Amino acid sequence: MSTHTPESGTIPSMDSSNTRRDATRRKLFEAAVTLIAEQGFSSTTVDEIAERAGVAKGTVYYNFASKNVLFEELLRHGIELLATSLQAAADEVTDRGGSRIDALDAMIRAGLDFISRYPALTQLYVAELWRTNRAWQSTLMVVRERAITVVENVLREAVEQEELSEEIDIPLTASALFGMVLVAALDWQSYQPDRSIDDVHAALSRLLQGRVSGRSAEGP
Amino acid sequence: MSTHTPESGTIPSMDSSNTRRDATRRKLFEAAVTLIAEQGFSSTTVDEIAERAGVAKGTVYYNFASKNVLFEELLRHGIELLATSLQAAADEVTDRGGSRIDALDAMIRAGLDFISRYPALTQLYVAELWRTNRAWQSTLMVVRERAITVVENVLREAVEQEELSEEIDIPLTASALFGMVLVAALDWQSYQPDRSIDDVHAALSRLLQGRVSGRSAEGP
DNA sequence: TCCCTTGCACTGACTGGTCAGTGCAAAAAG
DNA sequence: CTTTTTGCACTGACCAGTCAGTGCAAGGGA
Repeated sequence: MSTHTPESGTIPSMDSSNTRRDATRRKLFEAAVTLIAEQGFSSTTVDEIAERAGVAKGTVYYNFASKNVLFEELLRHGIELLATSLQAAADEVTDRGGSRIDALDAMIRAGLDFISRYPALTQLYVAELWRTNRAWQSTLMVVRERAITVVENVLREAVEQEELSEEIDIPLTASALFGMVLVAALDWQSYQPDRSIDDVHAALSRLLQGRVSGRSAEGP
Repeated sequence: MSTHTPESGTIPSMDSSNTRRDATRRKLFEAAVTLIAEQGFSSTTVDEIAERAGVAKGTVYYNFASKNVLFEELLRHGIELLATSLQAAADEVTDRGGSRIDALDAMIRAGLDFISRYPALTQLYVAELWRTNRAWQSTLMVVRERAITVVENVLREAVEQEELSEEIDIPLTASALFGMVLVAALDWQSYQPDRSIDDVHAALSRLLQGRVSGRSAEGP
């Protein structure tokens, strides 16, 4: 059991000392993440963010140096959460002797959990992650690295344990897995929100485990 | 052999009567697609687009009713190209008696080709496709539908031909495949642009065909 | 041959509005 | 008393969209 509390379900708490200031910052994060996910960074105004957070505009600038800085901190904060959650899922499986393949499967589940819990945050990453020439480009590089590395590590261990062929291309496979879960989950949220997470997870597992092509399940 | 000419390699020609006006519109598309991919829609100004296209601002409004309309036409134009190219790849394989699995593989290749030829266009779709509350939402729904349907059809035929398990979830698998190719390709372009397309294609094929997990090649 | 007209495509200065960020005095909170 | 928040007026840069006017090629009349 981890120590983090889910709070309101929109954006999680920080390392969370309980000062008044932190509460304000959290409210601002919550407001910003949904607005920016919907409208994009540039068409979201600071006045809107302040209003949705129930705070005066001056307060935004008392807490963050600029709109850009607010956004960067949001990005960093969010990715830390995802990486931690993926890592925890993988560790939990391997610690009790599960295979690396099982760990991968657990990470897929953790990814789906994350996306369904913080859809706005996810949309926001997708929208920004492959852009170039933006102020927070370098922040995003770090952020991406942090998440992908977790997946790559498990893949690498799996190859070492001979659970996976040593022919696989680790970085590329990690990206592909990431994309598979990401896009499937976003489509799920946008177009079939009624389906259960187990359902979606099962479909992705099947695809990954190669039970899709070849009808191999019918063999003896 | 199709009749379309690749033009400059940034954005393809339309059905293209060769009037002066069409040439201008094409220049504007080219300029807009790269700028918007880099900076996003809202932070790209009409002045920038005009300048990069080498025309006056008024010309933009002579050719398009508004900045929004310019963008919508860009989206529609681009997706038509992708859908056509995927369909052509699939047809080409099945017409000469290849399996549906081979057709899927050909579509992956076509997807990679497309993304490497029009990276800016691709970035732009990714950034906008899962946003809500935007002016061109309905356009995007249509656009998405158009591309995903092509993949779903091949999957459905594959199930009918008993090349794929009837247990698979067709819409979700289509999304997942789409995402796999998309994210892998974007990462390839952004972070390892030197790798050959064959290399990337091979890695994705391996993942899809289930040759990744289980080391099945070693079995007795 | 020259001049005038017509209409299409394009031009770029200008307008009206928007928005990030500031400054400050006074009120809450702790 | 210090830290944080409020409310609000203000500035200056920036930007979508407008519009009166230019350039130019084709036609037609004399």
